[in-house]
Amino acid sequence: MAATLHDVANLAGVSIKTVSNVVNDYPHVKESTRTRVRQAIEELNYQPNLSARSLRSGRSGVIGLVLPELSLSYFGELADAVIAEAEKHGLVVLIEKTGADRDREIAVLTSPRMQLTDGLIFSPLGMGQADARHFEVDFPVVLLGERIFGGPVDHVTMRNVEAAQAATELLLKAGRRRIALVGAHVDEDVGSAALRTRGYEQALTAAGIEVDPSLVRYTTLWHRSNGAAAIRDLLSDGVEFDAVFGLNDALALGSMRALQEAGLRIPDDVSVVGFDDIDEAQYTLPSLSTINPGREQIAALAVELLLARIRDGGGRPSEPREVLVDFEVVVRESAVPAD
Amino acid sequence: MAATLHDVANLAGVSIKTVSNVVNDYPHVKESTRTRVRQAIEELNYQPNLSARSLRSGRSGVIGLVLPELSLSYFGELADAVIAEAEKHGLVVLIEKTGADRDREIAVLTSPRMQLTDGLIFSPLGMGQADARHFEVDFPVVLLGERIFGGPVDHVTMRNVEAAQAATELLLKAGRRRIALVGAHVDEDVGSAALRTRGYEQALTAAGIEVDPSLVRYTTLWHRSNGAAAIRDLLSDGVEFDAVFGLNDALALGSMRALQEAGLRIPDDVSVVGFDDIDEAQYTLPSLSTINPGREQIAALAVELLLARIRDGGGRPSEPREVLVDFEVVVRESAVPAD
DNA sequence: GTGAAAGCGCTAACAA
DNA sequence: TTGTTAGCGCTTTCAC
Repeated sequence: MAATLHDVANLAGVSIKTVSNVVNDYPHVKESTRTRVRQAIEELNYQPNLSARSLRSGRSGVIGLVLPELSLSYFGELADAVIAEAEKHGLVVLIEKTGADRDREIAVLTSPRMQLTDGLIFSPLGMGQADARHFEVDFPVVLLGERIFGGPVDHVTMRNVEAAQAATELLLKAGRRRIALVGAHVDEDVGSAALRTRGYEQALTAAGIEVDPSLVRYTTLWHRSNGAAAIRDLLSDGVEFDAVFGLNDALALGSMRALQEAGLRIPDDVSVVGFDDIDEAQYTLPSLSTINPGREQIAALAVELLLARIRDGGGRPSEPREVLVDFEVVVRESAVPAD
Repeated sequence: MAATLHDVANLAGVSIKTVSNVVNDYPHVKESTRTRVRQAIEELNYQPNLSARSLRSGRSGVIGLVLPELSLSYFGELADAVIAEAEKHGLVVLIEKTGADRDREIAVLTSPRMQLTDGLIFSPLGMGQADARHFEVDFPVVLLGERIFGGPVDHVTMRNVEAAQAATELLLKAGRRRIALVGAHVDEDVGSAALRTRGYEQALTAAGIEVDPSLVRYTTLWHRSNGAAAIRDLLSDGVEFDAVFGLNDALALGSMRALQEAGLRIPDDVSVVGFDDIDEAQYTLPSLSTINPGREQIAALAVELLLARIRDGGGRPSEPREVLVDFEVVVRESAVPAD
């Protein structure tokens, strides 16, 4: 059986409280007592029982990370970043996946499954602006993504509009004028799709180009297959185009595949830009020009904000914070400025 | 403040034990009492405190999953499968990543960080056969992968040798004779690399082809970049070859990129086969022929075995089980049988 | 600087 | 069928 505080106290000939003080690095302990206790801990290979500590203190040292799906590269890489960041703070990460399903996302917020976390980093893909009230919960939450703004919790998000605008401008600088957009969503005014579409439109408008609806292709999901299908449709519709902006890298990569199948050369015939800068984007042929949306920074900020909320637990919560992260245009082979 | 068993008991006018019985679906409770308690639970929005339950019962309902890295597609997809499987059993998953570092892998087994898990599913990439003793711990562990055999814990693994043999045979059936192997490891006799290399050799030998050492290329990591680099070396060494077997899909995909850069056509000039069947393999150009190693089944078995060990907690542990999972050859465009 | 004792919310003997 | 009670191992007042 594992040793308890009591055992250590007995062996060291002190009270249980003193041991607790040593374990928690309490300052007011005589040096000689401290070493004696340390020895006893060593000897018994004592390890604090986290359940007991958590019951007593109300903290578990576990944070929850709620994501659509780990096998989507973007989220896999985000999870890695969050775990690494959490570890720096001595926290451990419990991951729940929702499959981008709104009901499941809401369920996570109310179910007892995440009870033993001290707080949640939450990346919804099914919930929308109208669901903001679901975040009025009595534990700390940091919201990620661009589906809900002005909610009652801290929010870390990327500069979608500006970044999409920059991506589109890269294609314009490559001398392209007929830029297809792959991955738009019907009737949405929030969410990555809507914001990035807005950036695309702004860039075109600023360049004096009218947005041609036949170039805007809609997909429900953002997987490779959807990108490939969108391009096949575009081609079979006989729409002329000289560039593709995929609203994420998977769409862009799927698009590349379909373009190449059709015998089109990238970037000679068609330039392609993606969004996310997943690892894979470096190793395709041609390599994919894309937007690095600041994933690492998002993870770091999310953990820090959450930790701050957890620490302040007691007091009246301060205003929710909205934090924007810097992005970067990554120029590779699939789209290069003409100059 | 959250409601406790006491509050519910008071409201329902019963004892705390009765409430506990209802919450835990204990059979011997009068129907009328049960409904009364249910109402009280509803009214107070009572949710059991998991820390307390865990302290008392010794179970947390959390299982740990220890992986090298979530951003490697194979592990991202494995994590998804484990989480889905765990959920079926009402369990939640805590993920720790080791970065394939031996010391960190060993640390996870001893540190208190995973204390509040009921058991671990462990996928090492740094530890080797000699580290088997580190698994002699007093909590349930299910080992994944092919680095440690005959250890003191249950083990779920794929048929690496047979699957690699089948992959190589696919290339032979495509009429290839000069098959390059990408991703071998120096001086290893366990681990995916060694086992898959053995399958490759067996297939060649069975076909009466001698293994040409100049066709066997070594890489430390199994990322896309390593595959690409290996092929560039192969080409600059002037070694003739008509097929590539990448020991995982990332290597195969990186290889494809380098081959295409060099103006070689796939599968016309060079056939390529990978291993893992990650999602991406369907959407590259050409799509990648590969081995599906039974990831879903591995996840399901791992969770089941772990759960069984957790349940038997008390008794003397039975012999560790070694479970092999079925694989499947997935023929796509990059390598097709000649007939 | 150290000790005694209460109790976090729950489960599980045992009693009734 | 239901109630009483004793802790699980820890943190935390409050004394000393």
